[in-house]
Parts: sequence; C-alpha cells; structure tokens
Amino acid sequence: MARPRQFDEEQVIRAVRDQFWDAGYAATSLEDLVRVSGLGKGSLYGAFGDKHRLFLRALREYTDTSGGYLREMLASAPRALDALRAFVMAPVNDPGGAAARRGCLMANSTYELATSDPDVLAEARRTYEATTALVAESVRRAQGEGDLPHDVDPVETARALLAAQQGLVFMGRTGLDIDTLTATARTLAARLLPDA
Amino acid sequence: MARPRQFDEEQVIRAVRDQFWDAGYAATSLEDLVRVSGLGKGSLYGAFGDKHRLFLRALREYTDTSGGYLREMLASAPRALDALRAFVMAPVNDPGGAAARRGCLMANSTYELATSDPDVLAEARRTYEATTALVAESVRRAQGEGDLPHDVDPVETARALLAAQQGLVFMGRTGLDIDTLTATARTLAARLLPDA
DNA sequence: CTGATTGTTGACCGATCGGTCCACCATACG
DNA sequence: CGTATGGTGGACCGATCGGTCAACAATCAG
Repeated sequence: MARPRQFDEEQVIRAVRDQFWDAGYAATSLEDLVRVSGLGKGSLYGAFGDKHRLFLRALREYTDTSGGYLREMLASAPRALDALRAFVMAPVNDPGGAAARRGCLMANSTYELATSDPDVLAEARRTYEATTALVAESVRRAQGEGDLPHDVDPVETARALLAAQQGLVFMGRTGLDIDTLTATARTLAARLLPDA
Repeated sequence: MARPRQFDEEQVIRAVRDQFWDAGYAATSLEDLVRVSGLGKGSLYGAFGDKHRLFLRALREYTDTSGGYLREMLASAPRALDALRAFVMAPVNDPGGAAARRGCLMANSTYELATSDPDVLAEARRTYEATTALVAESVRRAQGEGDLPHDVDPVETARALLAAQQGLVFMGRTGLDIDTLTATARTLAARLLPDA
C-alpha cells in the first residue's frame, strides 16, 4: 500500500551526520541538510521530525558507531595494554591529520550545545560513562596480563586516559601539525600507562 | 569637540565576552549583545564594528586576561612544580563546579568556529603556543629546582600538561561532578609530573 | 550663542532561518 | 483498473537574523 520510500534511512543519517560534523549544529541550515540528503524538506520532516530530532538521531548514530568500534578494538587486541595505547592514539590515527582537524562529533556538540540542550548533555554523559566503563575493563585486563601495576585504580586510570584523548582532540582542532600531535599522544600514553 | 562616549569600552567588552562565553558565537544575537552591553545597535557598530569583529575583540580580551593570570601564577609560585600542578588543576579550581561547566571561552570558540573562521583558528594557535612556551619554561624551572627529572623534554611535557588540562575542561562540560573531576585532575597531575 | 562634530537610538531593511502545507506522484490492494 | 495510502518536493509562511540609516542629543571651539 502506498508509495515506498525512495531513500535509504541509514544513508541519509550518515550524510546528515557528516554535515553536522563539518559545520556544527547552528551553522547547518535546513537547506544544507536538503542538499546533502538529496531529500525535500517535507520528506525530511516526515521521516525524521524537525532539525533538532534529526540532529539527535545523527549524533546517536555517531556515538553508537564509535562505541562499536571501540568495543571491538578493545576486545580484539591480543594484549589490553596495546588497545589502551591505541585508544589514546586514536585522534592521530589519520596520517594526514584531517580527522584530527575535524575532531569528534560528540565533543564538538558538547562544546556547542551542552549548556543549552539537555538532550545533548545527556548523550554526552551517556557516552562518557560507557567509554569510561569500557576502558576501565581493559585496564583491569591489562593488570591481569601483567602489563599494568595492580595498585592503580582502573576507573581512575580510564578517566585519565579519556581526558588525555580528548585533550589531544582539542589540540588537533587548533590545527596543530600531526607530527607534534603524535609525539604528544605518545608522551601521554607512556606517562599514563606505566610499566608494571 | 563632539559628544563624548557614555560607556566604558572595557566594561562593555567584558559583558559581551561573558555573553559569548555562556551562549557561543552563533547562539548570541545582536539583540543579546545590545541587552548585555546597554548600548544601541548603532553605538555598538560605531565603536567595535560588526558582530565578528566584536567577537574577536572579546576573545582577545579573554586570552590576554587568562594569559596574564597564568604568567603571574607561574612566576609567583615559590616552587615551579606547585605552579604546574595548579595549572592542571585550574579547571576544577571553582568549588561549585560552575566554572568547569562553563568551560574555556577559547576552547568553546575553537570547537565552534576553528574550521570555518581563520581568525579564530589563528587566535587559538597563538594562545596554544604562548601557553606551551610559558608552561615549558616552568618545567625547566622545576627541573632546576630538583622537582622534575632532567630526562624529560620540557616542551613535550608542557604539551602533555596542556592536553590534560583541556581534557579536564571537556569532561567538565559534560557535567561530570566536581569531585570526580578533581580526582581525575589529581591523577593526571601525579602521572604527568613524576618525582625527580 | 552658534555651528561643527560625534555619539545615540530605534525604526527599518533585505536575507535567511526553521517549519508548514498542499498539489502531485508512485505504489499496493480490492 | 480504480482507489486509497503514504511519499515527494517546492512554494510559501512568520520570525528572526545581522546590519543600515536618519533624526536627534550632547559636547566643544570660536
């Protein structure tokens, strides 16, 4: 019954997510969203609701995807310590530094909207807590594997690693060259992940 | 000759700076600026130029003031190591955590505008470099005072400390409670500032 | 006191914003 | 095939945006 949709929902969300990622929430107009999605305004509203709901949907897609990658990376690493190093180094993983300059959509959104948008704040907290828990679990594993001392608190270490990673994201956004950024990432990883 | 100004320029800039700080650039309208400054639109334009130039002026006021405080704090500390600890702990210096939630105007602006506004990007880089140089100098001093090992690179350590501080700023913006944030700040300071 | 000059104010401007609506279209079912 | 149903797209809406401007106010030189 009735006309079927002429677009792939996930594909549209990804395009919209990239637009918000590149330009931010306020600086993205509905016209931008229409352009990158290929849909008309009416279709966009019919399928996803208003700009704010669409943004939250795109943000959720981002955090889910990123969380999935992190979970997989941590789980698949032969040694947890290597995964923790990779976690800190993630912002400089892109050779050209383009990813570093683009930053993290969740962080960008937190800075732009956390004080005025409760939904974004809640998503930020949710993501922060989930990430901390995942990283803390890997810290425990690294301790069990004899790669980290047992006298460090896993959760506290996880928070420090997350702060370090986000600090790198910030420095990347200032346009700091990728080599310097990589060196800083290495320093942070070395200091925050002491030998057992 | 001619009518004198009925406002204090510095005072207006501070009010405008606070408005941008609380709401961000795009989310601050000219009407907001008129309200917090007490001036009419025409006066605002006559004295400071358009919204963008006014913002840059307010941002510069912020970085100059912050830079001044930092310089003074680093210079006046009896031991440089204490000043470096205080630098990392700065984002949690406010007891209630209100300052932590407000964040840093330079960081907020970098996240919102660095990709689209060359002037803001340049200001971010300028501030980052100045801060790194100041902190590195204190690291050298701490080494001379026997509080930090001589085998660490001052500039590299300064960058790591700056990243840690900005990571804390980010976590503060997610609304993380001030006690947890303080504990994380202590962990970061302890790990990044090893005993000599 | 007068004229020149600058500051102040708010009405007003075109542009753009997010959002709505409806005529039209494509499909599935009776 | 005809009709009901939901999808599509763009014209259109009021609100708000940043910015301009002209009438008026306050000052000082002469």
